[in-house]
Amino acid sequence: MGSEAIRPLVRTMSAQLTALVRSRIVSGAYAPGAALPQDALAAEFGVSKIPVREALLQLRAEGLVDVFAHRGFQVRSLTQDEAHEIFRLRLALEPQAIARGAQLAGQLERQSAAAAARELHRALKEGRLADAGDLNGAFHLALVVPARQRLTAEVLQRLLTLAQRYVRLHLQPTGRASRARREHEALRAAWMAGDTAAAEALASAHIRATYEDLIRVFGAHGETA
Amino acid sequence: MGSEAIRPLVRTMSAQLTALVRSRIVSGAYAPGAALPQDALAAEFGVSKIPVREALLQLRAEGLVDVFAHRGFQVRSLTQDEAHEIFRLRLALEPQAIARGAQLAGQLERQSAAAAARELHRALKEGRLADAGDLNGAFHLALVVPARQRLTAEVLQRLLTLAQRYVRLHLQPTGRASRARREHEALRAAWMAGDTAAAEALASAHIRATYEDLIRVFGAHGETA
DNA sequence: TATGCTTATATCGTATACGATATAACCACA
DNA sequence: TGTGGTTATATCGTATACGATATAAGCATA
Repeated sequence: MGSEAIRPLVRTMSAQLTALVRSRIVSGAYAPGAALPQDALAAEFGVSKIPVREALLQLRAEGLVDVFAHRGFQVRSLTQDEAHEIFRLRLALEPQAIARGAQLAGQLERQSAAAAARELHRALKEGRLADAGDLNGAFHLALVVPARQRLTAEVLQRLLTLAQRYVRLHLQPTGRASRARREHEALRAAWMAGDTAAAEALASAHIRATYEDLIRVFGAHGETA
Repeated sequence: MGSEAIRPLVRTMSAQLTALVRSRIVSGAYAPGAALPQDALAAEFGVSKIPVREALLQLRAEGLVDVFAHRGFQVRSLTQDEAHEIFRLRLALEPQAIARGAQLAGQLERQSAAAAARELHRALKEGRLADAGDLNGAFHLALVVPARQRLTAEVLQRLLTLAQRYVRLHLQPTGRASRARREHEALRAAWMAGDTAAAEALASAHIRATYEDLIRVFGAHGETA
Protein backbone atom coordinates (compact mmCIF):
# COMPACT_ATOMS: atom_id res chain seq x y z
CA MET A 1 0.00 0.00 0.00
CA GLY A 2 1.00 3.62 -0.17
CA SER A 3 2.71 4.47 -3.44
CA GLU A 4 0.55 3.61 -6.33
CA ALA A 5 2.58 3.38 -9.51
CA ILE A 6 4.96 0.56 -8.81
CA ARG A 7 3.98 -0.99 -12.09
CA PRO A 8 6.55 -0.40 -14.77
CA LEU A 9 5.62 2.72 -16.70
CA VAL A 10 5.83 0.96 -20.04
CA ARG A 11 4.35 -2.44 -19.81
CA THR A 12 4.30 -3.52 -23.43
CA MET A 13 6.92 -3.98 -26.07
CA SER A 14 4.84 -1.95 -28.53
CA ALA A 15 4.92 1.07 -26.27
CA GLN A 16 8.67 0.86 -25.82
CA LEU A 17 9.24 0.50 -29.53
CA THR A 18 6.92 3.40 -30.22
CA ALA A 19 9.01 5.65 -28.01
CA LEU A 20 12.28 4.37 -29.45
CA VAL A 21 11.34 4.72 -33.10
CA ARG A 22 9.73 8.08 -32.45
CA SER A 23 12.90 9.43 -30.93
CA ARG A 24 14.95 8.12 -33.84
CA ILE A 25 12.68 9.81 -36.32
CA VAL A 26 12.62 13.09 -34.45
CA SER A 27 16.37 13.06 -34.02
CA GLY A 28 16.89 12.36 -37.68
CA ALA A 29 18.55 8.98 -37.10
CA TYR A 30 15.82 7.66 -39.36
CA ALA A 31 15.88 10.21 -42.15
CA PRO A 32 12.79 11.63 -43.84
CA GLY A 33 11.66 9.29 -46.58
CA ALA A 34 13.60 6.34 -45.22
CA ALA A 35 11.94 2.96 -45.46
CA LEU A 36 11.05 1.18 -42.24
CA PRO A 37 10.98 -2.53 -43.06
CA GLN A 38 9.18 -4.47 -40.39
CA ASP A 39 11.33 -7.57 -40.52
CA ALA A 40 14.56 -5.65 -40.33
CA LEU A 41 13.40 -3.56 -37.38
CA ALA A 42 12.06 -6.63 -35.63
CA ALA A 43 15.39 -8.40 -36.07
CA GLU A 44 17.32 -5.36 -34.90
CA PHE A 45 15.23 -5.06 -31.75
CA GLY A 46 15.08 -8.79 -31.16
CA VAL A 47 11.29 -9.00 -31.29
CA SER A 48 8.68 -10.18 -33.74
CA LYS A 49 7.02 -8.00 -36.34
CA ILE A 50 3.82 -7.57 -34.43
CA PRO A 51 4.89 -5.07 -31.79
CA VAL A 52 6.91 -3.34 -34.50
CA ARG A 53 3.82 -2.97 -36.64
CA GLU A 54 1.83 -1.66 -33.71
CA ALA A 55 4.49 0.92 -32.99
CA LEU A 56 4.65 2.04 -36.61
CA LEU A 57 0.87 2.30 -36.80
CA GLN A 58 0.89 4.46 -33.70
CA LEU A 59 3.52 6.71 -35.24
CA ARG A 60 1.45 6.91 -38.37
CA ALA A 61 -1.44 8.18 -36.27
CA GLU A 62 0.95 10.77 -34.85
CA GLY A 63 1.91 11.92 -38.33
CA LEU A 64 5.53 10.84 -38.25
CA VAL A 65 5.22 7.90 -40.59
CA ASP A 66 3.42 7.12 -43.84
CA VAL A 67 1.96 3.75 -44.73
CA PHE A 68 1.17 2.33 -48.10
CA ALA A 69 -0.72 -0.91 -47.88
CA HIS A 70 1.38 -3.85 -48.96
CA ARG A 71 4.30 -1.55 -49.61
CA GLY A 72 5.40 -0.72 -46.13
CA PHE A 73 6.11 2.17 -43.83
CA GLN A 74 8.43 5.09 -44.31
CA VAL A 75 9.45 8.15 -42.37
CA ARG A 76 7.23 11.02 -43.43
CA SER A 77 8.99 13.60 -45.52
CA LEU A 78 9.38 17.19 -44.43
CA THR A 79 7.56 19.81 -46.42
CA GLN A 80 7.21 23.52 -46.05
CA ASP A 81 3.48 23.13 -46.30
CA GLU A 82 3.41 20.86 -43.28
CA ALA A 83 5.64 23.20 -41.32
CA HIS A 84 3.26 26.07 -41.99
CA GLU A 85 0.33 23.94 -40.92
CA ILE A 86 2.01 22.85 -37.72
CA PHE A 87 2.73 26.39 -36.65
CA ARG A 88 -0.61 27.74 -37.76
CA LEU A 89 -2.28 25.06 -35.66
CA ARG A 90 -0.05 25.71 -32.70
CA LEU A 91 -0.75 29.42 -32.87
CA ALA A 92 -4.47 28.74 -33.01
CA LEU A 93 -4.45 26.37 -30.04
CA GLU A 94 -1.52 26.74 -27.76
CA PRO A 95 -1.83 30.28 -26.40
CA GLN A 96 -5.45 29.72 -25.41
CA ALA A 97 -4.64 26.34 -23.95
CA ILE A 98 -1.81 27.79 -21.90
CA ALA A 99 -3.98 30.64 -20.67
CA ARG A 100 -6.56 28.10 -19.62
CA GLY A 101 -3.84 26.04 -18.00
CA ALA A 102 -2.86 29.03 -15.93
CA GLN A 103 -6.36 29.09 -14.47
CA LEU A 104 -6.61 25.36 -13.98
CA ALA A 105 -3.21 24.69 -12.48
CA GLY A 106 -3.12 23.74 -8.83
CA GLN A 107 -0.15 23.67 -6.51
CA LEU A 108 1.11 20.41 -7.94
CA GLU A 109 0.90 21.47 -11.56
CA ARG A 110 2.77 24.67 -10.79
CA GLN A 111 5.59 22.69 -9.31
CA SER A 112 5.65 20.41 -12.34
CA ALA A 113 5.85 23.36 -14.69
CA ALA A 114 8.66 24.92 -12.69
CA ALA A 115 10.53 21.63 -12.68
CA ALA A 116 10.08 21.24 -16.44
CA ALA A 117 11.45 24.72 -17.00
CA ARG A 118 14.49 23.99 -14.84
CA GLU A 119 15.22 20.73 -16.62
CA LEU A 120 14.97 22.37 -20.00
CA HIS A 121 17.28 25.21 -19.12
CA ARG A 122 19.77 22.93 -17.48
CA ALA A 123 19.91 20.83 -20.62
CA LEU A 124 20.44 23.91 -22.75
CA LYS A 125 23.13 25.24 -20.47
CA GLU A 126 24.92 21.92 -20.58
CA GLY A 127 24.63 21.79 -24.33
CA ARG A 128 22.56 18.62 -24.35
CA LEU A 129 20.79 19.58 -27.53
CA ALA A 130 19.62 16.04 -28.10
CA ASP A 131 17.36 16.31 -25.05
CA ALA A 132 16.31 19.91 -25.57
CA GLY A 133 13.52 19.19 -28.01
CA ASP A 134 11.68 16.79 -25.77
CA LEU A 135 12.21 18.92 -22.71
CA ASN A 136 10.99 21.99 -24.52
CA GLY A 137 7.86 20.08 -25.49
CA ALA A 138 7.41 18.87 -21.93
CA PHE A 139 7.60 22.43 -20.65
CA HIS A 140 5.06 23.73 -23.13
CA LEU A 141 2.76 20.82 -22.31
CA ALA A 142 3.09 21.34 -18.59
CA LEU A 143 1.70 24.84 -19.02
CA VAL A 144 -1.38 23.30 -20.59
CA VAL A 145 -2.01 21.06 -17.57
CA PRO A 146 -2.67 17.82 -19.47
CA ALA A 147 -4.60 16.22 -16.63
CA ARG A 148 -7.28 18.84 -16.94
CA GLN A 149 -7.22 19.36 -20.70
CA ARG A 150 -6.69 15.84 -21.88
CA LEU A 151 -7.72 16.12 -25.51
CA THR A 152 -6.13 19.51 -26.02
CA ALA A 153 -2.90 18.26 -24.55
CA GLU A 154 -2.96 15.20 -26.77
CA VAL A 155 -3.38 17.27 -29.90
CA LEU A 156 -0.70 19.73 -28.83
CA GLN A 157 1.73 17.01 -27.87
CA ARG A 158 1.57 15.68 -31.40
CA LEU A 159 2.05 19.10 -32.90
CA LEU A 160 5.02 19.75 -30.64
CA THR A 161 6.58 16.47 -31.70
CA LEU A 162 6.02 17.22 -35.35
CA ALA A 163 7.48 20.68 -34.90
CA GLN A 164 10.64 19.30 -33.41
CA ARG A 165 11.87 17.85 -36.67
CA TYR A 166 11.70 21.20 -38.42
CA VAL A 167 13.26 23.10 -35.58
CA ARG A 168 16.06 20.60 -35.24
CA LEU A 169 16.85 20.58 -38.91
CA HIS A 170 16.68 24.28 -39.62
CA LEU A 171 17.20 26.18 -36.41
CA GLN A 172 19.92 24.25 -34.68
CA PRO A 173 22.85 26.55 -35.43
CA THR A 174 21.03 29.84 -35.03
CA GLY A 175 21.65 31.10 -31.53
CA ARG A 176 18.05 31.07 -30.47
CA ALA A 177 18.72 29.46 -27.12
CA SER A 178 19.17 32.63 -25.13
CA ARG A 179 16.18 34.35 -26.65
CA ALA A 180 14.05 31.26 -26.08
CA ARG A 181 15.23 31.22 -22.50
CA ARG A 182 14.10 34.81 -21.97
CA GLU A 183 10.76 34.12 -23.62
CA HIS A 184 10.26 31.04 -21.49
CA GLU A 185 11.03 32.93 -18.32
CA ALA A 186 8.58 35.69 -19.07
CA LEU A 187 5.92 33.21 -20.06
CA ARG A 188 6.44 31.11 -17.00
CA ALA A 189 6.30 34.13 -14.71
CA ALA A 190 3.01 35.34 -16.14
CA TRP A 191 1.59 31.85 -16.05
CA MET A 192 2.63 31.29 -12.46
CA ALA A 193 1.10 34.59 -11.48
CA GLY A 194 -2.16 33.51 -13.03
CA ASP A 195 -2.04 36.40 -15.49
CA THR A 196 -3.89 34.60 -18.26
CA ALA A 197 -3.93 37.48 -20.72
CA ALA A 198 -0.19 37.99 -20.47
CA ALA A 199 0.48 34.26 -20.64
CA GLU A 200 -1.59 33.99 -23.77
CA ALA A 201 0.16 36.91 -25.43
CA LEU A 202 3.62 35.72 -24.46
CA ALA A 203 2.92 32.19 -25.63
CA SER A 204 1.70 33.51 -28.93
CA ALA A 205 4.75 35.72 -29.36
CA HIS A 206 7.07 32.88 -28.42
CA ILE A 207 5.59 30.47 -30.94
CA ARG A 208 5.48 33.15 -33.59
CA ALA A 209 9.13 33.98 -33.03
CA THR A 210 10.18 30.42 -33.73
CA TYR A 211 7.82 30.27 -36.69
CA GLU A 212 9.35 33.37 -38.18
CA ASP A 213 12.85 32.04 -37.74
CA LEU A 214 11.76 29.00 -39.64
CA ILE A 215 10.18 30.98 -42.44
CA ARG A 216 13.35 33.00 -42.76
CA VAL A 217 15.35 29.82 -43.28
CA PHE A 218 12.82 28.54 -45.78
CA GLY A 219 13.19 31.70 -47.78
CA ALA A 220 16.94 31.27 -47.71
CA HIS A 221 17.27 27.81 -49.21
CA GLY A 222 14.21 26.97 -51.24
CA GLU A 223 12.70 23.57 -50.79
CA THR A 224 12.64 21.36 -47.76
CA ALA A 225 10.99 18.24 -49.02
CA MET B 1 -3.60 4.24 -68.08
CA GLY B 2 -6.70 6.31 -67.55
CA SER B 3 -8.41 6.00 -64.20
CA GLU B 4 -6.02 5.73 -61.36
CA ALA B 5 -7.74 4.36 -58.31
CA ILE B 6 -8.93 0.98 -59.42
CA ARG B 7 -7.38 -0.50 -56.33
CA PRO B 8 -9.94 -1.22 -53.68
CA LEU B 9 -10.18 1.74 -51.38
CA VAL B 10 -9.71 -0.38 -48.31
CA ARG B 11 -7.08 -2.93 -48.92
CA THR B 12 -6.56 -4.36 -45.46
CA MET B 13 -8.76 -6.07 -42.95
CA SER B 14 -7.53 -3.68 -40.25
CA ALA B 15 -8.76 -0.68 -42.16
CA GLN B 16 -12.19 -2.22 -42.72
CA LEU B 17 -12.50 -3.15 -39.07
CA THR B 18 -11.41 0.31 -38.03
CA ALA B 19 -14.22 1.83 -40.04
CA LEU B 20 -16.74 -0.71 -38.80
CA VAL B 21 -15.94 -0.42 -35.13
CA ARG B 22 -15.69 3.35 -35.39
CA SER B 23 -19.17 3.57 -36.81
CA ARG B 24 -20.53 1.30 -34.12
CA ILE B 25 -18.99 3.45 -31.42
CA VAL B 26 -20.19 6.69 -32.94
CA SER B 27 -23.68 5.32 -33.45
CA GLY B 28 -23.82 4.09 -29.88
CA ALA B 29 -24.12 0.44 -30.85
CA TYR B 30 -21.06 -0.01 -28.68
CA ALA B 31 -21.98 2.03 -25.65
CA PRO B 32 -19.61 4.32 -23.75
CA GLY B 33 -17.65 2.28 -21.26
CA ALA B 34 -18.39 -1.02 -22.94
CA ALA B 35 -15.58 -3.56 -23.02
CA LEU B 36 -14.18 -4.53 -26.40
CA PRO B 37 -12.73 -8.03 -25.98
CA GLN B 38 -10.39 -8.87 -28.82
CA ASP B 39 -11.23 -12.55 -29.06
CA ALA B 40 -14.96 -11.94 -29.11
CA LEU B 41 -14.71 -9.28 -31.79
CA ALA B 42 -12.37 -11.43 -33.84
CA ALA B 43 -14.80 -14.34 -33.65
CA GLU B 44 -17.74 -12.12 -34.53
CA PHE B 45 -15.96 -10.74 -37.59
CA GLY B 46 -14.46 -14.05 -38.56
CA VAL B 47 -10.86 -12.87 -38.38
CA SER B 48 -7.95 -13.24 -36.03
CA LYS B 49 -7.16 -10.91 -33.18
CA ILE B 50 -4.38 -9.12 -34.96
CA PRO B 51 -6.36 -6.92 -37.34
CA VAL B 52 -8.82 -6.36 -34.50
CA ARG B 53 -6.02 -5.09 -32.28
CA GLU B 54 -4.73 -2.84 -35.00
CA ALA B 55 -8.18 -1.38 -35.50
CA LEU B 56 -8.65 -0.78 -31.79
CA LEU B 57 -5.25 0.85 -31.50
CA GLN B 58 -6.12 3.16 -34.35
CA LEU B 59 -9.36 4.10 -32.63
CA ARG B 60 -7.45 4.72 -29.47
CA ALA B 61 -5.27 7.19 -31.36
CA GLU B 62 -8.47 8.84 -32.54
CA GLY B 63 -9.72 9.19 -29.00
CA LEU B 64 -12.69 6.85 -29.26
CA VAL B 65 -11.26 4.01 -27.23
CA ASP B 66 -9.25 3.62 -24.04
CA VAL B 67 -6.63 0.95 -23.48
CA PHE B 68 -5.30 -0.44 -20.25
CA ALA B 69 -2.36 -2.72 -20.78
CA HIS B 70 -3.21 -6.32 -20.08
CA ARG B 71 -6.75 -5.35 -19.23
CA GLY B 72 -8.16 -4.61 -22.61
CA PHE B 73 -9.91 -1.95 -24.62
CA GLN B 74 -13.14 -0.15 -23.88
CA VAL B 75 -15.24 2.50 -25.51
CA ARG B 76 -14.22 5.85 -24.13
CA SER B 77 -16.78 7.38 -21.82
CA LEU B 78 -18.48 10.66 -22.55
CA THR B 79 -17.73 13.56 -20.26
CA GLN B 80 -18.79 17.14 -20.26
CA ASP B 81 -15.18 18.14 -19.97
CA GLU B 82 -14.33 16.38 -23.21
CA ALA B 83 -17.31 17.91 -24.97
CA HIS B 84 -16.15 21.37 -23.96
CA GLU B 85 -12.66 20.62 -25.18
CA ILE B 86 -13.88 19.31 -28.52
CA PHE B 87 -15.88 22.41 -29.24
CA ARG B 88 -13.25 24.79 -27.93
CA LEU B 89 -10.75 23.15 -30.26
CA ARG B 90 -13.11 23.23 -33.18
CA LEU B 91 -13.83 26.89 -32.63
CA ALA B 92 -10.14 27.62 -32.49
CA LEU B 93 -9.33 25.73 -35.67
CA GLU B 94 -12.23 25.20 -37.97
CA PRO B 95 -13.29 28.72 -38.96
CA GLN B 96 -9.73 29.66 -39.92
CA ALA B 97 -9.26 26.39 -41.74
CA ILE B 98 -12.48 26.87 -43.68
CA ALA B 99 -11.54 30.43 -44.58
CA ARG B 100 -8.23 29.15 -45.82
CA GLY B 101 -10.00 26.39 -47.70
CA ALA B 102 -12.06 29.00 -49.48
CA GLN B 103 -8.86 30.49 -50.85
CA LEU B 104 -7.25 27.20 -51.72
CA ALA B 105 -10.19 25.47 -53.33
CA GLY B 106 -10.01 24.91 -57.06
CA GLN B 107 -12.79 23.98 -59.42
CA LEU B 108 -12.71 20.36 -58.36
CA GLU B 109 -12.86 21.06 -54.65
CA ARG B 110 -15.78 23.40 -55.13
CA GLN B 111 -17.69 20.67 -56.86
CA SER B 112 -16.85 18.24 -54.07
CA ALA B 113 -18.08 20.65 -51.45
CA ALA B 114 -21.31 21.24 -53.32
CA ALA B 115 -21.83 17.51 -53.70
CA ALA B 116 -21.18 16.95 -50.00
CA ALA B 117 -23.74 19.60 -49.11
CA ARG B 118 -26.34 18.02 -51.37
CA GLU B 119 -25.76 14.55 -49.96
CA LEU B 120 -26.07 15.83 -46.43
CA HIS B 121 -29.29 17.68 -47.04
CA ARG B 122 -30.80 14.83 -48.95
CA ALA B 123 -30.07 12.50 -46.05
CA LEU B 124 -31.66 14.94 -43.63
CA LYS B 125 -34.71 15.41 -45.82
CA GLU B 126 -35.14 11.67 -46.09
CA GLY B 127 -34.74 11.26 -42.36
CA ARG B 128 -31.65 9.11 -42.62
CA LEU B 129 -30.29 10.35 -39.33
CA ALA B 130 -27.88 7.46 -39.09
CA ASP B 131 -25.95 8.86 -42.05
CA ALA B 132 -26.30 12.51 -41.16
CA GLY B 133 -23.39 12.64 -38.74
CA ASP B 134 -20.83 11.33 -41.18
CA LEU B 135 -22.18 13.40 -44.04
CA ASN B 136 -22.15 16.51 -41.89
CA GLY B 137 -18.52 15.80 -41.06
CA ALA B 138 -17.72 15.21 -44.71
CA PHE B 139 -19.25 18.57 -45.63
CA HIS B 140 -17.31 20.45 -42.99
CA LEU B 141 -14.13 18.70 -44.06
CA ALA B 142 -14.70 19.43 -47.72
CA LEU B 143 -14.70 23.13 -46.91
CA VAL B 144 -11.23 22.70 -45.44
CA VAL B 145 -9.87 21.16 -48.66
CA PRO B 146 -8.02 18.23 -47.09
CA ALA B 147 -5.69 17.74 -50.02
CA ARG B 148 -4.16 21.14 -49.41
CA GLN B 149 -4.35 21.21 -45.61
CA ARG B 150 -3.52 17.65 -44.80
CA LEU B 151 -2.58 17.94 -41.15
CA THR B 152 -5.31 20.42 -40.32
CA ALA B 153 -7.88 18.21 -41.98
CA GLU B 154 -6.63 15.18 -40.08
CA VAL B 155 -6.97 16.94 -36.75
CA LEU B 156 -10.37 18.31 -37.61
CA GLN B 157 -11.64 15.01 -38.88
CA ARG B 158 -10.93 13.49 -35.51
CA LEU B 159 -12.62 16.32 -33.68
CA LEU B 160 -15.66 16.03 -35.92
CA THR B 161 -15.87 12.33 -35.23
CA LEU B 162 -15.56 12.86 -31.51
CA ALA B 163 -18.20 15.56 -31.63
CA GLN B 164 -20.68 13.24 -33.32
CA ARG B 165 -21.21 11.13 -30.25
CA TYR B 166 -22.24 14.11 -28.17
CA VAL B 167 -24.45 15.57 -30.84
CA ARG B 168 -26.14 12.25 -31.49
CA LEU B 169 -26.77 11.58 -27.86
CA HIS B 170 -27.98 14.98 -26.76
CA LEU B 171 -29.23 16.86 -29.77
CA GLN B 172 -31.07 14.26 -31.76
CA PRO B 173 -34.63 15.21 -30.86
CA THR B 174 -34.19 18.97 -30.84
CA GLY B 175 -35.29 20.23 -34.20
CA ARG B 176 -31.95 21.65 -35.21
CA ALA B 177 -32.05 20.27 -38.71
CA SER B 178 -33.69 23.23 -40.38
CA ARG B 179 -31.51 25.76 -38.64
CA ALA B 180 -28.41 23.76 -39.49
CA ARG B 181 -29.57 23.66 -43.07
CA ARG B 182 -29.84 27.44 -43.21
CA GLU B 183 -26.44 27.87 -41.59
CA HIS B 184 -24.88 25.43 -44.01
CA GLU B 185 -26.38 27.21 -46.98
CA ALA B 186 -25.11 30.59 -45.90
CA LEU B 187 -21.70 29.19 -45.11
CA ARG B 188 -21.45 27.36 -48.39
CA ALA B 189 -22.48 30.43 -50.37
CA ALA B 190 -19.86 32.63 -48.74
CA TRP B 191 -17.25 29.92 -49.15
CA MET B 192 -18.08 29.38 -52.81
CA ALA B 193 -17.89 33.11 -53.42
CA GLY B 194 -14.43 33.17 -51.92
CA ASP B 195 -15.56 35.54 -49.20
CA THR B 196 -13.13 34.30 -46.58
CA ALA B 197 -14.12 36.72 -43.84
CA ALA B 198 -17.79 35.82 -44.10
CA ALA B 199 -17.02 32.12 -44.34
CA GLU B 200 -14.94 32.32 -41.19
CA ALA B 201 -17.61 34.22 -39.29
CA LEU B 202 -20.40 31.91 -40.44
CA ALA B 203 -18.42 28.79 -39.62
CA SER B 204 -17.71 30.15 -36.18
CA ALA B 205 -21.36 31.01 -35.59
CA HIS B 206 -22.48 27.61 -36.85
CA ILE B 207 -20.17 25.69 -34.56
CA ARG B 208 -21.00 27.92 -31.66
CA ALA B 209 -24.72 27.40 -32.19
CA THR B 210 -24.33 23.64 -31.88
CA TYR B 211 -22.05 24.09 -28.90
CA GLU B 212 -24.59 26.23 -27.13
CA ASP B 213 -27.35 23.75 -27.78
CA LEU B 214 -25.16 21.17 -26.18
CA ILE B 215 -24.37 23.30 -23.16
CA ARG B 216 -28.06 23.97 -22.70
CA VAL B 217 -28.72 20.23 -22.53
CA PHE B 218 -25.85 19.72 -20.15
CA GLY B 219 -27.33 22.30 -17.83
CA ALA B 220 -30.66 20.52 -18.02
CA HIS B 221 -29.66 17.07 -16.91
CA GLY B 222 -26.46 17.17 -14.91
CA GLU B 223 -23.82 14.64 -15.70
CA THR B 224 -23.03 12.95 -18.95
CA ALA B 225 -20.32 10.51 -17.98
C1' DT C 1 -17.43 -13.82 9.69
C1' DA C 2 -13.65 -11.17 7.92
C1' DT C 3 -8.78 -11.01 6.02
C1' DG C 4 -4.67 -12.41 3.67
C1' DC C 5 -2.64 -15.68 0.73
C1' DT C 6 -2.61 -19.29 -2.91
C1' DT C 7 -4.32 -21.21 -6.94
C1' DA C 8 -7.16 -21.25 -11.12
C1' DT C 9 -8.96 -19.02 -15.24
C1' DA C 10 -9.67 -15.76 -18.71
C1' DT C 11 -7.74 -12.46 -21.55
C1' DC C 12 -4.01 -10.14 -23.13
C1' DG C 13 0.53 -9.43 -25.77
C1' DT C 14 3.85 -11.44 -28.78
C1' DA C 15 6.31 -15.30 -31.39
C1' DT C 16 5.99 -18.19 -35.19
C1' DA C 17 4.15 -19.56 -39.63
C1' DC C 18 2.04 -18.88 -43.94
C1' DG C 19 -0.78 -17.11 -47.75
C1' DA C 20 -1.24 -12.64 -50.43
C1' DT C 21 0.41 -8.58 -52.74
C1' DA C 22 3.49 -5.56 -55.13
C1' DT C 23 7.71 -4.80 -57.31
C1' DA C 24 11.57 -6.38 -59.92
C1' DA C 25 13.77 -9.48 -63.04
C1' DC C 26 13.33 -11.88 -67.09
C1' DC C 27 11.96 -13.20 -71.62
C1' DA C 28 9.41 -13.18 -75.98
C1' DC C 29 8.29 -10.37 -79.51
C1' DA C 30 7.84 -6.31 -82.43
C1' DT D 1 16.57 -1.66 -79.02
C1' DG D 2 12.31 -0.96 -76.92
C1' DT D 3 7.70 -2.77 -75.20
C1' DG D 4 4.25 -5.94 -73.25
C1' DG D 5 3.60 -9.89 -70.66
C1' DT D 6 5.20 -13.53 -67.55
C1' DT D 7 7.53 -15.47 -63.71
C1' DA D 8 10.35 -15.00 -59.49
C1' DT D 9 11.29 -12.81 -55.08
C1' DA D 10 10.86 -9.97 -51.22
C1' DT D 11 7.89 -7.99 -48.07
C1' DC D 12 3.61 -7.40 -46.29
C1' DG D 13 -0.82 -8.70 -43.70
C1' DT D 14 -3.10 -12.09 -41.02
C1' DA D 15 -3.93 -16.84 -38.89
C1' DT D 16 -2.46 -19.80 -35.45
C1' DA D 17 -0.11 -20.86 -31.16
C1' DC D 18 1.69 -19.89 -26.76
C1' DG D 19 3.69 -17.63 -22.71
C1' DA D 20 2.54 -13.65 -19.53
C1' DT D 21 -0.46 -10.79 -16.81
C1' DA D 22 -4.39 -9.49 -14.13
C1' DT D 23 -8.50 -10.62 -11.93
C1' DA D 24 -11.43 -13.91 -9.68
C1' DA D 25 -12.15 -18.06 -6.97
C1' DG D 26 -10.95 -20.86 -3.34
C1' DC D 27 -8.81 -21.81 1.01
C1' DA D 28 -6.54 -21.32 5.34
C1' DT D 29 -6.15 -18.53 9.23
C1' DA D 30 -7.35 -15.09 12.71
